[in-house]
Amino acid sequence: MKKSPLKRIYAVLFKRFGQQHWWPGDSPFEIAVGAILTQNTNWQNVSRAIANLKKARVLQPERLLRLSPARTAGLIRPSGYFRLKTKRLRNFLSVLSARYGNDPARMKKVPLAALRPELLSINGIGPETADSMLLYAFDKPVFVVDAYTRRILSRHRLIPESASYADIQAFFMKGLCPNVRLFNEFHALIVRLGKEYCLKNNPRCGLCPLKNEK
DNA sequence: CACCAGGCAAGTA
DNA sequence: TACTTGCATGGT
Repeated sequence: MKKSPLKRIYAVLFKRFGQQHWWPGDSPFEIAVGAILTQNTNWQNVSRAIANLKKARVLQPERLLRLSPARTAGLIRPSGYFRLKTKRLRNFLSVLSARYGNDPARMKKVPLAALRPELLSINGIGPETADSMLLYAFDKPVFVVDAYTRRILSRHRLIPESASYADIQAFFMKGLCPNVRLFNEFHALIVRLGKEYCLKNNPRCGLCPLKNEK
């Protein structure tokens, strides 16, 4: 019995890059904040913004909500789109405050089937941001799909170009056991591959280690 | 100088 | 439904 293409890709990536220790962040709250700040943005810039929040001692739900939007914007400036992301952060913080008493641990207790729609209902939180929070901050078994994932699957002709976010997510979740650790590592490895080889959207980028996978 | 990075929502047709 | 555009910094 042959291994599925996904399991073979995972094996190749893991052998090549090893454990990624994701998500970089010290707490579920920091991870949730990072998920918003990293939207279409290099992680290096995001880590600067997070460092600013830590240095100002406002990387806590209640303090961040209390901080004026202008102050928040100033601190997260390096992450880009800083006015927009200030609003998005505050939209998330408002829900965390109003419904969970500013306690991420209480939000974590909500079942996946209820929490995902709730996160998606927040303006500024789309499918990738919601799923990143669900998987990496709240330990829910959802597969995170990003631009790298789409590129890699499409170049290996495992999905059509037109596949939607939901299509790609379903492709992974039907082909793999719903395991938080596996989903965590798999997505992190995909990003690692993308960062190292898929820069500049080069169609002949380093998919070489996976060439025989199609 | 140009192009890119771990998206999303709002506007248009 | 299927495009298009605005949002913004810092690295290459």
